Amino acid sequence: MLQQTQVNTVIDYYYRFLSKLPTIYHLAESELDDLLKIWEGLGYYARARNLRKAAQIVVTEMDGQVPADYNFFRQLPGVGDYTAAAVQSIAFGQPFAAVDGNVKRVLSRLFRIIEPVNAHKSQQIFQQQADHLLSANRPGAYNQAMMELGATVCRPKSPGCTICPVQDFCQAFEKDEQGLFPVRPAKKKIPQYRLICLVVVKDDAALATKSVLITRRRPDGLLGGLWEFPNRKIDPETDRIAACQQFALEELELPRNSDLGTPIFLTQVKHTYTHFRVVVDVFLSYYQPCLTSVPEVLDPEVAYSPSDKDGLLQEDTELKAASLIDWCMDESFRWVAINQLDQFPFTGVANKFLPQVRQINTA
DNA sequence: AATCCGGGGAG
DNA sequence: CTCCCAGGATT
Repeated sequence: MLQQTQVNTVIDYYYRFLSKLPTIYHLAESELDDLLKIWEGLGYYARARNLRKAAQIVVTEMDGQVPADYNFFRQLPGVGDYTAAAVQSIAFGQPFAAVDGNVKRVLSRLFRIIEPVNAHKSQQIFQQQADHLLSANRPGAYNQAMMELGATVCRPKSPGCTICPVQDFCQAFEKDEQGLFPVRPAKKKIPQYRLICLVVVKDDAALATKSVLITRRRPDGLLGGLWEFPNRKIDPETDRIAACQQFALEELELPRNSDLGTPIFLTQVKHTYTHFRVVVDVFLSYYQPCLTSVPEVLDPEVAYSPSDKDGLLQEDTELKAASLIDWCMDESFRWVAINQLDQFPFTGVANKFLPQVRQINTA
């Protein structure tokens, strides 16, 4: 959880995680959906998938015992140099120096390291310096002290050099060059995309509630395994209502003689990811199955038209059943009662307008 | 070696 | 707005 995520952000997730999955056996036997629900909103969901996979390996191949061996532990999915060093030193007292973003910032100032902190080449330079400083007696305490120093004193901006315990050893402070370190490579501008998103609503008399159509994202890639509402990337110039109708026709493969009402604009949501930004226009559409007529059965090979090849929010979609009715059998699409939406792990974008979807039930 | 992968807190 | 976080996997 702590990978690329600040401690204060993690704490609530961490305790909730431990209460829901108290042991490595619970984690290994958990449903991915349940784990993702715990992880929902924390980001970098591959961490959750890897952690679960690692737990399964430890349980099935190591009798449930986390290996107190760096090289063995390092092999587990989601465990890199930093995590291996941190866990082995803190949990098992093994002499490995953990090098994270905080440590690299501290080292870059202590030794005026010119190499960009995130360059691949510079990694071993920082690692060597950290190895050199490592306390053989208390490696866990050393690692945590270095990270804590970076987080609380040797901060990215306005470092607290006047109260720094290693001020006398700091080459950057000696030359009053704290602001010049660490050196970071120039960052690039991120592109912006336009999406349309369709909330398809169906009256469910049997449930005495309305249901909406949600889809599960592919297990790998961006936001892997999370649920969302059907969406696609569009050209910013195109009419969004028409785009919605075309989207429904091409990818929801609605039965021709069923009635999907005209999309109604619900809201606009903006969201920024690591390397791109999206503006999502969300539309509401009422689906009324025409029970007296038989939906056309379309050949999926013919009817399916691949779209969004750029692999944006909805990445390369697999072949889908020909009709929206058949979709109910497809586990990547589900009709869900509105009052049960909170049981599913959703993307950040979906969560931004989920309250408005819930209000549909009372409208 | 470069890119992908989230979301939020701080300034 | 910008910056960056107790990084790792993939290509």
